[in-house]
Amino acid sequence: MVTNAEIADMLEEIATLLAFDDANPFRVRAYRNGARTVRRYGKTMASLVADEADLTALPTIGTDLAALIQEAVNTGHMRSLDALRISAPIPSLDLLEVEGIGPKKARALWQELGVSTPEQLHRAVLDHKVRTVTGFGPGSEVRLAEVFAKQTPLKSRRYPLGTVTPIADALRTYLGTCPDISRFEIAGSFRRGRDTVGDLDIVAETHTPAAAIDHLASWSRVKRLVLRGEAKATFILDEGIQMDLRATDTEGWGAMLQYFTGSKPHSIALRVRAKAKGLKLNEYGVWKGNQRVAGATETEIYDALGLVFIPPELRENRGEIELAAEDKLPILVTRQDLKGDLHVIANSVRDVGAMLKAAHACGLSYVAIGPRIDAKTKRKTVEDIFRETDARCKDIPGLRCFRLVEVGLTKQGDLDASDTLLEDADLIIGAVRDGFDLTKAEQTKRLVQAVKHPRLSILSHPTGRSVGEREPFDVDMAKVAKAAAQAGTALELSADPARMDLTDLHCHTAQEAGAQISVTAEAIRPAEFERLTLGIVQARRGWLGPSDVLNVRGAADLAKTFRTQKTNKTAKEPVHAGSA
DNA sequence: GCCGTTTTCGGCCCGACTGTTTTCAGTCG
Ligand SMILES: Nc1nc2c(ncn2[C@H]2C[C@H](O)[C@@H](COP(=O)(O)OP(=O)(O)OP(=O)(O)O)O2)c(=O)[nH]1
Ligand SMILES: [Mg+2]
Ligand SMILES: [Mg+2]
Repeated sequence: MVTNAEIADMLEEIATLLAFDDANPFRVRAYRNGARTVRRYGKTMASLVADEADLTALPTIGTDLAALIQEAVNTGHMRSLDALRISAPIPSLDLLEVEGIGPKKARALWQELGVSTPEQLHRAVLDHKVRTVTGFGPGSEVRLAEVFAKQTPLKSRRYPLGTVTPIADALRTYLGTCPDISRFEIAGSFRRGRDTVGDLDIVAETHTPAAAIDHLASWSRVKRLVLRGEAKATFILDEGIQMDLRATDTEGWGAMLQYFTGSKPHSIALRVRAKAKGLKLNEYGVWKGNQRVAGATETEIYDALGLVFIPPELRENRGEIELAAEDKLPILVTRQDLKGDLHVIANSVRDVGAMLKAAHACGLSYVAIGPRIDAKTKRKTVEDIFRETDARCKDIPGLRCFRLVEVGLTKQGDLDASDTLLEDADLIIGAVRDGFDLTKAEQTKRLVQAVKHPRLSILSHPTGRSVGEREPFDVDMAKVAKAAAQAGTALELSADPARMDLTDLHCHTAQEAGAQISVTAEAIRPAEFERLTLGIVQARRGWLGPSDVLNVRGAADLAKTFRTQKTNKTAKEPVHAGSA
């Protein structure tokens, strides 16, 4: 079955190949926009086609793209893409991944040097052959030599938030020491809360842009200065991550922050809207003629366009602008709304005390804490952890503790543990730990079965994601979420930066199906409660409000839910545990 | 190729930096 990502890749490739033919650039963009829509759509194109849904109802999809999507779903490929590949002026698109190489230069390199891969280009640079090629010269050859010598990342390279956050923290500390910079913000996809980022985009307020750029250039972690001008600079950090800087004055701070936060489609939509109002929006402000009518704050910018402030997490041009015009944006959940964390790991009695203290110190008023269990786990281990939990919890006034066990799932969707280990738990979390390669139908059946289990309170890692290693597997999330909503089982969003599932998109799907989401740090060490904020940001990207999140509710309320599941449901339905 | 708070045709966001350019194309944010 062809996935949305695969269809998006095909449309993207058509766009790239059309760009070589000097096609109408707006036509190229139409394919890119279509690719983006398909990639970030909550339902699969395959399911839409199966339901005979009207694909042209999707934004940026018209009759042509709809036909291509349909063809891809039905046949697995697009004939017009195959044709474009055959007639393509270059044999490979790999060169386009090199910084500074676009369609024109890639074509010239192939036609005049027979170079079509980054490795061949590197060789040609070392042999000083590139300077003779049309559009190149001695200067650009030196630049390319630098690109290869300093191992500049490929353009499509992205980094998990977990690897970027420590760098961002160090950067904030460093920028804080700069006398020339009075205010700064990390913008771009980082500020929008994406779980992977392509680079770090910095807005810095300064009277002296050159001094600010100098200061950043002399940061110990800067490996290479890619470019610098009067208004901006680009650097490569030691880790290979790119960092873009835009300097601004106080009057234009809000406009620059809006521009650099994006997203690009969001900004383009704002600019179109400005135009329709007889205004112009750029990174310096909102303009009426040559008069600046807004610029100092983002709120001012949005207001000038007839919009209420839009939280960065929503700025993806997915309907937020239309809602902002009506002042009908959803109220999003915040970190302060969270009253507890329902998935705290303690695999031995030693861990319990410190974890409870840390949770309490983070302002949480309850936790569910306990071990991850499997076939080897002894009953005594679980009992000891529960006893320790009860004892330690009494010492912390204002903290309530639920006894938790996390169990794996069988491929059929039963709990993969013996009943005796589960007996004393207040709540049971079922975690998808394996079976990642099941077909979509099998996986959907498995998870629907799991959420219906009378003793299961939360389904953890519902898409098996491992950031940078394993993409979320294909599953009919709408169906799983609907079953979860009916059964009163929550789906989990783990803020472990290595996991980050549910994704923002799946959160939205789950919300629409009426399911509750449990946002957890999935902490196994005391310091890890801090990452709850990452989970909240992702939940906000999924448009979740306080009422969508399970652990916004109070402990007493939840205790009832858990107990109900334990008594009533087990009384009515057989327990499926231990049938692996 | 897509689309409509003037539009079903004629637009489509706007600007910075670099190198080779002899007036601006290419690439990128
Ligand atoms: N108006 C406008 N703004 C752009 C354009 N390209 C980029 N930007 C703005 C919006 C982006 O969010 C911001 C930073 O650019 P990036 O390429 O770093 O993108 P972003 O951070 O959104 O995603 P990333 O994770 O870095 O790939 O600059 C453009 O073509 N037009
Ligand atoms: Mg970025
Ligand atoms: Mg950037």
